Amino acid sequence: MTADTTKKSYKDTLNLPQTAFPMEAKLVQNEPIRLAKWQQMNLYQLLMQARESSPKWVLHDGPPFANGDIHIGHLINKTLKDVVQRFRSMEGFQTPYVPGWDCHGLPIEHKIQEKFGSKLREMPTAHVRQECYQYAEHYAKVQSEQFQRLGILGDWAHPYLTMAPEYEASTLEVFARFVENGLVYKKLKPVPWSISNQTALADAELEYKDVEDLSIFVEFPAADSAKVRSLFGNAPPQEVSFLVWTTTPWTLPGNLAIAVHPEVTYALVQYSRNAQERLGVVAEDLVNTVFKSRRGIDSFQVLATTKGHALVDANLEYNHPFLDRRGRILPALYVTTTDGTGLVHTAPGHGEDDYATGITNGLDVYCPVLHNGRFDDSVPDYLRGLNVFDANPVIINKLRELNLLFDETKITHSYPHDWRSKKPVILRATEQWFISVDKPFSLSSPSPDAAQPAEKLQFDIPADFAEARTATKQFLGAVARQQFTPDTVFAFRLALEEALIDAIKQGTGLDRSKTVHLEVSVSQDELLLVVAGRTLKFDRASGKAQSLRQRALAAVAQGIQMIPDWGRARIAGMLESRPDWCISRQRAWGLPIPVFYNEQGHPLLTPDSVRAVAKTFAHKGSAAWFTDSPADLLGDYDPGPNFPKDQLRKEKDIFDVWFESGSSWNAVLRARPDLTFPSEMYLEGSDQHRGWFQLSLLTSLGATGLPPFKQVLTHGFIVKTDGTKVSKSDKEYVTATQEINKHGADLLRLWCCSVDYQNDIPTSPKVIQEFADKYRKIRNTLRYLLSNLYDFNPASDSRDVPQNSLDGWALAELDQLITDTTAAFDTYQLHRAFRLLHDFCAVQLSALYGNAMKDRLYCESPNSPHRRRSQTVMHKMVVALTKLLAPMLVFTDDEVWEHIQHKSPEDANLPSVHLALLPKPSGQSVSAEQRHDWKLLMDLRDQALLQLDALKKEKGMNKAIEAEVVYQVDDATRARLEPYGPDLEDLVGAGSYSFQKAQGPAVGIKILDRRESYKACARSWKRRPDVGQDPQYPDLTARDAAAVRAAAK
RNA sequence: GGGCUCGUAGCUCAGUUGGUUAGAGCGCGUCCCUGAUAAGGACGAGGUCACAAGUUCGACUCUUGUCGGGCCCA
Repeated sequence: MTADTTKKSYKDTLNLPQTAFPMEAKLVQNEPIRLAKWQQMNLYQLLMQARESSPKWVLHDGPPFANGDIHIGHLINKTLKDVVQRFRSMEGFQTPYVPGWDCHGLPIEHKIQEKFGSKLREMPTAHVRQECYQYAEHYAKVQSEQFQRLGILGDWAHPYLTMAPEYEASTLEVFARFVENGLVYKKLKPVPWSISNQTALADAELEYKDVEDLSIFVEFPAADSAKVRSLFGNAPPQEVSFLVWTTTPWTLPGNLAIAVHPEVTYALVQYSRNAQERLGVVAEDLVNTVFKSRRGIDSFQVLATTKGHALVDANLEYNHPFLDRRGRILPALYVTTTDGTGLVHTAPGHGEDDYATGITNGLDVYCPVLHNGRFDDSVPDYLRGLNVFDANPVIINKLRELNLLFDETKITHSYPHDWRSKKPVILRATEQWFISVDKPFSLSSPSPDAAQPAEKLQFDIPADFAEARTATKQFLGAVARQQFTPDTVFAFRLALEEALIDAIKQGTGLDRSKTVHLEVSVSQDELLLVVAGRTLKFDRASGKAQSLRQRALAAVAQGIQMIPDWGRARIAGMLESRPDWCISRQRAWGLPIPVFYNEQGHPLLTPDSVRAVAKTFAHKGSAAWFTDSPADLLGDYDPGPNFPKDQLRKEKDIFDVWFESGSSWNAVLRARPDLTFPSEMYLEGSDQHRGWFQLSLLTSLGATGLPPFKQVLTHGFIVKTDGTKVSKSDKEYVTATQEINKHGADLLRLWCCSVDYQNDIPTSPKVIQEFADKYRKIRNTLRYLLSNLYDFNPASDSRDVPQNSLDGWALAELDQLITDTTAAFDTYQLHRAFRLLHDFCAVQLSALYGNAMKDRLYCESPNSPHRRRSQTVMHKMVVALTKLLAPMLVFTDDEVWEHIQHKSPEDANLPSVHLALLPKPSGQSVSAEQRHDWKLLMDLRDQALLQLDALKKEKGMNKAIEAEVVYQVDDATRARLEPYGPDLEDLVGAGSYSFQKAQGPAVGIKILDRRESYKACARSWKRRPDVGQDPQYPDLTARDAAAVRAAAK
């Protein structure tokens, strides 16, 4: 038993790791406690105050829909935002963050419809809206709590809600600017229409069902058959028809054109129908489909062919089959030859494509169908007043009568139905409000400001690059208000930005001493930019009238950084092809379009009328629209004699919700003094290229001439592990709130940071579950560092760390980590930052450095130079790692922070790691020679470990500590390795090491089994020749004996 | 059907201007340690770089096409 007690007594003399930092995180249990603590200390406010005098870096939150619990998509989005902002904050920026919610819109209205069912019809609009309001308010609260649970830092006490009165007023201000710039107009457009409910429907309210419908082929007689024949070449002198196919005969009265594809080949077919010889035009590819085995067709034969554009170029016309009207042959790219005849019946009042073709070619948006689904008086009396579906047989009979019905069959196809009434819907042109994207406009200059701009600024680039950016920005801000239109300033700004970048490219070329001189100045009528002796002038005319589309494309092409960069092409493509923006919706839950009509039906819509309503909404909310009179809504505003206030009627339409959320830059960025306009960044899923990004850009450019953001970052979508999209019914569906409650927020945050968010993000509960290992590795590594610092105070115990030591290597690795991780964060490559940090913990720190340092940390005297040196390194490591990980692991790192004793003066008084600044690399340069030595050290380790492994298998020598590692090196190498001393044995965990002269230039390793030759030290377990030499402690090495003796004193 | 985009080991990611046997971490397997211990260490097995043509002396890397996935439209 004496052996045991001896052993035990030696164990007591070791400096074994100690820490109160628990190995088990218990995130689910502990995170809420920490959250409460942050709330109590008001971490967000503390952080804002701490960065009060710092430059701002504002990420503007895109508002999620206030509907239901958060899902993984929200989790990714908000986490990315939070990590990015925390990084910028730790860089030294002030990062105010105001979260928001999109509150208006159809999904919420539907929820309320579901709740009240048929009762809803009797409820006044104001009441329905009240219900919607409460619903949105409720879920904004629910989501707020869920986001906060994730550790998202922000001004949760003052979020923005698109349904808040001040927000609504602000949206109307943006609208007023559009009215002012002459971009708002009203016109007819076909929308899905429910006859049973007599209302327009949104796409989301359509239910597609397979139904059997009529399918008819109609002969449209050419107006000038001879002309058509001559286009095709030689043909018998017969009348020619254009063959057209439709499944909705009732839309034929609205027919104004026939569309053909310019590139499709059309055939002139001679055929005999019911024994009558005829000529018809169809797409060549469809000749057989149309004629072969067709009822009543006795024979058919292609006479000639020609391209669609020939038909178009000839300006052909036809006679409407049963109306006294001529229609035109027009080109359209959506025409296909997969079904029908390749000639498409076009009724601009009854179809999206038809409408587009009509608009492009100057046709009327003619719609003879009333809101009750019956024909109006513009049609022949046999159709007048008839329900469109009842009109089908009438029209078919008429065609048969006129001998223009080529064929009539049935077809089963998918057709949209009203999801409430389950009745088929029709497309019907109705009056809608639009914003023109192609009308050129000039921005009116905002009111002058008293601030006098500096007259001239000069810079040498690249030295003054940062200064130049800031100073010119302020300068331009002052100038813009002073005397130039935003357009001119914008044009100038683009040129300046280009010049700055050119300049820095030149300056940082091979010749770093080369600088480019840049001058910015203002005269009475001109802005001047002088770059390298070249002068660019911008006068008032420089900001020429441009359309929204042009402005947006210019901004996307030049001013805005897109991450990833392909977003530029994507959003540009969308901008190029987008039609005018239809901003009206026929719903209840939204912001009313503030238009009034007089008794003649003329609309009252002026910038000031809109602003008058905005004023009312600002304190009463848009609910006032449904309760107050036009006179009350307009307040002091005098609409003039044509619009007597007591005779005005209110518009029933509301805004497209995108107009509201797209105006958040005004309602939030410009309205709140703690934020900036434009913002630094918008960060959302890539679906928002079409949505929020684009529409925010349009509203902002239309109202101010400036884009609302400098950078746009997009992320991909959650998919299943097989790469396909997820739906809630999937087995693999990951419920965000459930996962948080199972694993804790930090784990999910870490997972978010580990994936390349630019692509699709495969997700399953298993993927997240498996991620716990990575979290534990990081946590344990930090814990190991903490546990070895229990008796260390850098102020008094720090030691110099020579480069030619393993400690020196570790510090250099840490420097590299700080540099690389910072760069990764800076370029928003979070997954790269994560991997750098994780791999550093796993490899450099855990497997290599931490493992190697055990012997000296545990066995040396507490105050021994080697031990203190290692602790010096470890202290730096734990501080740096904690800071670098802080944007991701917000809870864990704050906990670690509390366990770091004796922080540096700049960190000492910070109550949370989240107030800290990023660590900086030591700045110590490392020579190539030094790197070579470290590389050699690691190579030697690899070789030694392989041999140890072999020895283990051959001779059962399981512990490296039983071995001596012999380095067979030449004299020069030996000289370089000498300073590494104990590192050479500790890196492989050997008991001892020695040098042996190599037989040649080669560097070799030999492992000696010392189980027989040396005794093992009872304290350090090392087998060494000096065990037994100390008379007082015969079972110890000299080193251990000395340590025990010192401790005993 | 169109625009943009992705497809490298079981998983998450690297692969620089095309150039020797395609890398890492995790996971997995085998083993070790029991003084980081519901920890730690070592070794090892995993990939025809979606597929097919083409350019080239040479392609994961360039071109074209095919297949499959995603977002947004039609």
